[in-house]
Amino acid sequence: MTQPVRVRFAPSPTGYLHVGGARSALFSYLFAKRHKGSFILRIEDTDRQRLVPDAVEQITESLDWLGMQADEGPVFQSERLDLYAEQAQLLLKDGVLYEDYTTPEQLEQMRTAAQKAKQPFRFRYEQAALKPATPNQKPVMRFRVTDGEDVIWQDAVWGEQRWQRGVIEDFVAMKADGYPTYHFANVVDDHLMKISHVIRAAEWIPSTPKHLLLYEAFGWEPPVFAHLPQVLGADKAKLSKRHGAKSVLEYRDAGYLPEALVTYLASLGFNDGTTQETYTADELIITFSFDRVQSSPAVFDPERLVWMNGVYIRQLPLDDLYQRTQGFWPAEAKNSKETYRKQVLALVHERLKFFAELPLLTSFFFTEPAIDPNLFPKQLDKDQRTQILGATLAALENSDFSEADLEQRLRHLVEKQGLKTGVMFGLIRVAITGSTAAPGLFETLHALGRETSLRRLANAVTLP
RNA sequence: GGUCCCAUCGUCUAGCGGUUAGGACGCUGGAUUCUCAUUCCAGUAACCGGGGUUCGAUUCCCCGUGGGACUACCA
Repeated sequence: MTQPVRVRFAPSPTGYLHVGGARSALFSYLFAKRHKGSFILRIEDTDRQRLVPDAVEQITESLDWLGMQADEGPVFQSERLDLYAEQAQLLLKDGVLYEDYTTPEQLEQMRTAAQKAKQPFRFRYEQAALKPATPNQKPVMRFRVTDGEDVIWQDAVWGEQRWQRGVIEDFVAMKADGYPTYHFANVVDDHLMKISHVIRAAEWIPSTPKHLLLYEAFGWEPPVFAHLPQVLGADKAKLSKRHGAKSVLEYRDAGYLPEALVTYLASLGFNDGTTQETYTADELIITFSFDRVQSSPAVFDPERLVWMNGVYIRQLPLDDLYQRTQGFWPAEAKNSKETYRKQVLALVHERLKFFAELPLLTSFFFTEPAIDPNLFPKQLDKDQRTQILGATLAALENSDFSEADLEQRLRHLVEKQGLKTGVMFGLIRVAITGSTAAPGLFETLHALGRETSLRRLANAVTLP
């Protein structure tokens, strides 16, 4: 009888959720769903100094947006303090934990001394201060590491890991303020919450032996550990907030699709062995396995994400796309009809990489564009422009402004004028859009409509 | 300094002893075309180095080199 799969994502609420953290959450989520297990959110808020007020909301908002709702939680460690204290007392009684009154200043001195002597610093029971230095001093509780066999575990991603006990220091389990350290709270909670697989970033590998020692001392069966490869920045250093790693919410606000971010994140350190590039969430769940998770780190490449987002946008039916673009339209679009906005959206659909580009791509559909005469085709001088624009005006006077009719009239005019299509259409394009890059000319004129189109053409005649 | 990890195109990756080392992003060129974009085609570019093991190493082992993580009363 195998235990049900229960995994947790356990961020500390010290700020927003960045893409590296989201990748960890994603792999936990995929594994849980793959095995019909539970995905649990636990907030590791045992560091009161680094707490950030809105962090928990930001994290849950990010997870929700990505489609990774927790089955349980959030569970707050700060609300389980008595639990840790209780377990600590047990180990204290057994002599596994001991009280140490060494002050931070003394600790600092010991470290610098060791560094000077080029010796590794590992705190040992022998160095502990067993009595308070001042009457009111509160001790920390340290784990007493004793001699014994190597600490070994089978990592689901990295294979067998082996550590000598001698290199593990007497780490702090309970801080002087009565809060547990990460290591202690983590182990106690993972056990109490019946976590089956601990899935976390590779930076935790060096502290796993400490956790294993704790499981051993408690007489608890440790969970399976699966460490995930690092996500690196362009400079190859670990992605971090300090490094300017973007938050998940920033991508949302820039108009990225969650399914694109998810698929991209999944590709960082995981692949299913095929050449498939895009996946639905269900496909990722079905295909996910630690057997195909890398141990080598991956650099986060924003350009590939942009490409992938474009792919997902193009796959979206127009109505769906329209719903998703709410909030991204230029301010001037407010007064326009929904059918018109959809018509415009259809014209820029395949040009859109992320929604924040929408105003840039579409503002001329809603407001008069500023026209820079330098953008007009250089082949034409002022007189020629005036003449051609005038002829265009006359040619479109009686058009019904259907795309077909516009095309017929304009192509006919090109021929009559003896011009190159690109030159004449380029002239008209700048006149009505203010840009040299825009959707197709007939579609644009059709969408803009007779009145606006003719007005803009007429205005362009007066330009220097 | 100590402990540990990692190593295929610039980037994400396939490869699990014998391949013209494959795909994707990016970049370049071309086709389509009224511009841009899309789409399609082509090109560019990689096994970190040195020893082994083997008939044969990108692949297995060792040593270098490079990069990284950890080394807190932070997580």
